[in-house]
Amino acid sequence: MARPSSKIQQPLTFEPIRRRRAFEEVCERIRHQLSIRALRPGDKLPAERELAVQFGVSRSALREALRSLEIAGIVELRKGVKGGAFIRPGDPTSMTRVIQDLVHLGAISLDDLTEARLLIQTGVVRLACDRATKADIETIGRNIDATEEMTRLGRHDERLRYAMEFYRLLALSTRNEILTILVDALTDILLRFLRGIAGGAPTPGLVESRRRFFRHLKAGDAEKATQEIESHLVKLHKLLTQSYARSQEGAGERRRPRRARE
Amino acid sequence: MARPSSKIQQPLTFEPIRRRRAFEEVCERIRHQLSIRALRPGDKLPAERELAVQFGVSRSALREALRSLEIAGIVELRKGVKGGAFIRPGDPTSMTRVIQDLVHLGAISLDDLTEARLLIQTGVVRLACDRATKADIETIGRNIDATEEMTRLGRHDERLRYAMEFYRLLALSTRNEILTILVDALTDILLRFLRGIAGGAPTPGLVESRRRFFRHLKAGDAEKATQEIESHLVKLHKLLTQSYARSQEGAGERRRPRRARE
DNA sequence: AACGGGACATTGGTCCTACCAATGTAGAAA
DNA sequence: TTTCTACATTGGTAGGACCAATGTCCCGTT
Repeated sequence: MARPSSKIQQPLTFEPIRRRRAFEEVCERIRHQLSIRALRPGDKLPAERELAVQFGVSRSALREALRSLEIAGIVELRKGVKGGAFIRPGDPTSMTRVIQDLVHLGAISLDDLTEARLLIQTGVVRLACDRATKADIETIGRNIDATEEMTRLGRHDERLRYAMEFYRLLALSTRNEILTILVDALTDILLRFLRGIAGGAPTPGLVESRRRFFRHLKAGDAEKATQEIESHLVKLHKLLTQSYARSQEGAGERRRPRRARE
Repeated sequence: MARPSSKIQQPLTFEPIRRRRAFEEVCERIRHQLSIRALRPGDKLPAERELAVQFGVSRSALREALRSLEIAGIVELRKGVKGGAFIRPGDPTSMTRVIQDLVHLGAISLDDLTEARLLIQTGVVRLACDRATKADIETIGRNIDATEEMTRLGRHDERLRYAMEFYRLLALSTRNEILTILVDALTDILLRFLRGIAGGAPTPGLVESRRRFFRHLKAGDAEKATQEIESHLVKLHKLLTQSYARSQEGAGERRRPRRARE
């Protein structure tokens, strides 16, 4: 986003002449077709060799363009006759990848991540209390049962999976795709942290908290439900940052001493 | 994320043998180096021709890998001697691109987007009220002044820029990078919508709302500040969906009749 | 000595050709 | 009719060649 920042009167400036690379041009054209709905999910683009001719670029350049679009989650490439580049119906995993990369690049701290997750998740609970259908609530109930079962059996990894699925189910019952995708991404990254750091930490009191939450959800009491989730997440956050700090001991920098942007 | 859904006992399943393509392998190796902090922002990778030799792949395959990483915002490619692939310090624009793509693919509706933005933005305000420094507040004050000035002068595009910058400043004062990036992305996309649809719609009462908000922010009254922002955003949302519906009249599908995932 | 300009090496960007690997299909064989 | 094989199509990889941008070094001029 362009930033006017402090100056009110912007002097006349010239954008740098940036020669667009061939593959960028190709990407842009295809994205444009998407934005005007001339291309839609499920559509198939011509074969590489022909597309290259149409765009007037080499096959290598065209392939780099397709590769970019594939990474962006826009197209899917299939081999063989009847293969080709197909427009995908929106790929939530690209969101996960982006956030994951930001974490690895050190642009986002674990603290920031859990704080953002707390913020979004409490909002989601509030919405879910309004919108969850009977079926949604039943599914969540079964999920809690399964979590309890796995806890009892000591199957830590499956228990973790169900515990994470819980947040996804909540997000789904908001009927908001972007919230679902965000919650999925943040939860997924947290899951990796948990697997990497805590091993199979039991998170004491999880099932009890879920049961309390479930009662509030059924009663449609958004306030209490949110409270319950919030206190659980805060507790989890503390456990997580403790063991993370222990595992990183002096390996990285301290909290938020990061560069200004650009 | 793997989904256990209803079955408790997962039968033994075999993951499909998926031959990893050469460029995927390369990407993964480099990402791995990032995750263990062996590569850090600012570092420079060897030249393409040499990297290709090191990885034992052709230059084409290696270029596709670098292209992927470039699109993901991980590396930046520079030409000439002293050029090469440099690790970037986290690129917030890739988040914007992902969400933008999801919108274009029809995976996210405008409604979902503004609802998510409302949710996140109100949370941000709450945090900002706690954490904004004197300097933050002054900057926001100047931003509101500038917005008023541009409104008075009738410079609609600059007015819009300042009005959007406002949300960014709020996010910045939370000192949370991921929230800042999210707010930026959502705001940016909304800005495009506004430019495309409403042209230079004046959004009546904006400056007055901002002034009221500013008083609450200075007083540290998170509740009233959130209320003020929320009511403004709801109003904006209504304006937006109205003109969007008018502009799309029968062009697309109705609200949320979308496919199940995968 | 200071400055300016041009040759040069390095590196990404593009093009081309060839071949491999996967995949679905049509036609031959049982 | 069914089954299997050969084949055509399409993405994936390899390797070589040349272009374009970019910084550096050296030479000549001032």
